Amino acid sequence: MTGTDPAHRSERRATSSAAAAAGAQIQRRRRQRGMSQAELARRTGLSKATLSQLEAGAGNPTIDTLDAIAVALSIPLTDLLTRDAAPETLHLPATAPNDEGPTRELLRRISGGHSLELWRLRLPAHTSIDGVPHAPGTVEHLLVASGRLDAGPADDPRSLSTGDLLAFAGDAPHSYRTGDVPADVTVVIASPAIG
Amino acid sequence: MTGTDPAHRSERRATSSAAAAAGAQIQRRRRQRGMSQAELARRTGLSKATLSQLEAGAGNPTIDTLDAIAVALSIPLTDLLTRDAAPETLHLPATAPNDEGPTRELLRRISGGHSLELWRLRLPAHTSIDGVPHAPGTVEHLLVASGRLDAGPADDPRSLSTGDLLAFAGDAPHSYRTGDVPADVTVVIASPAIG
DNA sequence: ACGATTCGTTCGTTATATTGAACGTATGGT
DNA sequence: ACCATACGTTCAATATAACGAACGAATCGT
Repeated sequence: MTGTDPAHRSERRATSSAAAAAGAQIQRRRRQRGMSQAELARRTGLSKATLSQLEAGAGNPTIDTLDAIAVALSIPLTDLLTRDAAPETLHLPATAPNDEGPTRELLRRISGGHSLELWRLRLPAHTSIDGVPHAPGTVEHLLVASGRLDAGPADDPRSLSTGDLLAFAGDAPHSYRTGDVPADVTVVIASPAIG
Repeated sequence: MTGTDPAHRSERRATSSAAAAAGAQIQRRRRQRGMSQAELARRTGLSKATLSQLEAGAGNPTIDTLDAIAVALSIPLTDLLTRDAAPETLHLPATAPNDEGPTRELLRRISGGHSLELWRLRLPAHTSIDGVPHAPGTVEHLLVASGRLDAGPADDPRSLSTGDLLAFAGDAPHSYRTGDVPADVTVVIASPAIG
């Protein structure tokens, strides 16, 4: 092949961070479902060898390969490219409304690539539900439109009232619990992506 | 990949929907930047031939290839794997609260890479403020925690009340306007992550 | 008008992603 | 104990993604 750039060659051969991250995600999602490599190979039509190498981070899968895996795992293709982050719980109490003039408060800013979901959660009084753990690195934001509730990570729930903001890791078990009053909560779920 | 699928084997030029979508995204983002295929080839270190084929939807790029393109275009990798979200104004009226049991409503999902800002906006009665236009591609989401207001693009404002969701393009002039009652609004601003 | 660039495509070649088969290990059944 | 089955890894062979080069069509000076 005439004048191929050798440096470039070797770069392609090296394990890319994107491929390594995808491999880790594949393994994580597969195990989450109690699925073996062999079984995933059967469902995707890929070979066990390919899956083994990809999960080891030693691959460079094509988009079709990733798509086949995503389909077999019943997840969006982009979820295979999500990367772990280290979110911490943040509780931002409501501020007193200013009597005069409008107020604009920046509650939270997240840089980088994210997919976004907006949910509304309506909880009657004396209700308790568990949140489904999301993709690793997902951060969940609760904005209490009205009412009161205890919510957050299972190991660190917080007491929230109208106007409060709570941000916490959405990839761990978490729950929402109301007492004597119902609650109306806006939930913003941000999943990080590789960029 | 589809080694066990003879139907795909025979059609060598078969284009997977994922690859076709990625190709369309590449072309769109490249042109957005006024960049030629040749220039993108130079920046990525890929060949013009590869890019030409990918944009034609006749390819099956590896994750490294996609990553190189994403870096050159300064966008998150996931942006190349998602179809466009409709940047149209969306007004989702509040639903009636369910008397029995909690309700979980998915209001909106945005795929791809975004930076995120969460704001709380408190508007007294008879107040009018203008929103500063954000970066191109920015989508603004209003969730009315309480009260009423007219808000949205300057050329297409909507009347909102408690519980409503309004999504609209944040890169055009827009405004928030209250009448006889004040309003408490959560604003989620999602900007495409550009390096 | 003309050559000189630059563009995007097409063609054969080369590098490599994926494969099937073989391997060692672990677990289960009899 | 034994054999059978299933798991995940390694390796040579194969299929194919990416390549360099050449092409025709625009565009640009001069």
